[in-house]
Amino acid sequence: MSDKNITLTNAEWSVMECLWESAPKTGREITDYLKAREGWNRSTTLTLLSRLEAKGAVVSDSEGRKKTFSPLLRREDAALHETEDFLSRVYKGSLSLMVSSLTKKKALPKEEIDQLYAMLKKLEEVENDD
Amino acid sequence: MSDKNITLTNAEWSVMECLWESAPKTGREITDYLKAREGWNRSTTLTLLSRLEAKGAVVSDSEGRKKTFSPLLRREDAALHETEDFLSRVYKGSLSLMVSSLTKKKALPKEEIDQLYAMLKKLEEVENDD
DNA sequence: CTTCTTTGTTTACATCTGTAAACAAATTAT
DNA sequence: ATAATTTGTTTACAGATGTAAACAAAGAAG
Repeated sequence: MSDKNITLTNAEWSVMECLWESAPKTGREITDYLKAREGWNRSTTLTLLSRLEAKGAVVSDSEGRKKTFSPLLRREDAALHETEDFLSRVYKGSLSLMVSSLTKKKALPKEEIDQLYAMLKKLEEVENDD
Repeated sequence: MSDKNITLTNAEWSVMECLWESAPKTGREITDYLKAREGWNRSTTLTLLSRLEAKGAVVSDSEGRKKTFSPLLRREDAALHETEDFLSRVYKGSLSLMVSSLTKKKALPKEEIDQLYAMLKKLEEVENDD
């Protein structure tokens, strides 16, 4: 069973975002993309790609004349991993503690609250009628 | 205005948790605490305390014969900082996106959902009748 | 075919993190 | 007052991270 317990650094997230947006991409496309978005030197991006490949988050295909890269790690899996790590460290693993802290700090715009409320309401309904 | 834009590393969070739990504490108390919880060597803890003091997250008082330490950075401020960083990186800054992802992954126990729902319901009510 | 350009691979290097060992100063016990 | 212990300060050091320069191979252009 392939271990998706991969942790991404900040810089690596940027590279992955590029690949999650669409893949496969050539090295050229990726370096251009990150040169634009992050101002990175070509080498920087290529180095990150190697590291990501080494840790199994990316695969490359050298068949054709241009090497291409694709994500192996899915965004949702990376996100879930980060989320668990974050929640446990900062909010003792409790999402509701997180939300209550944010509201106390008034760090949640009304739109977010409304949207969240709507979502949960729907969830509750589903849960209750099965 | 004191800039609370302090980012804590994992190890530093452990030290801060100890101080947030109660303070001031002597070096002895802190090193014992972290020796027990994390298995850290005395030096490790003391080094972390220095780094934390250097970055303004902790103050020490050397008046008496025993040096004591207290948190300067408040837990809520550290948490908020981390939260913003995390949400923007992983969920484009959207809490509701975070929650919807978690539910899709079935990574939220029913209790959490219920609790969150109750909390938001109350919030909505308050917002609506003012 | 030489030369210029693009692409790919190695090596480099400073800073940050986790983790202490060493050494020095102050207390305490004998 | 001496030795043993506790406490405080400096120095160390490997691995992770951000950031790239150097060098080599492959293709394109003249």
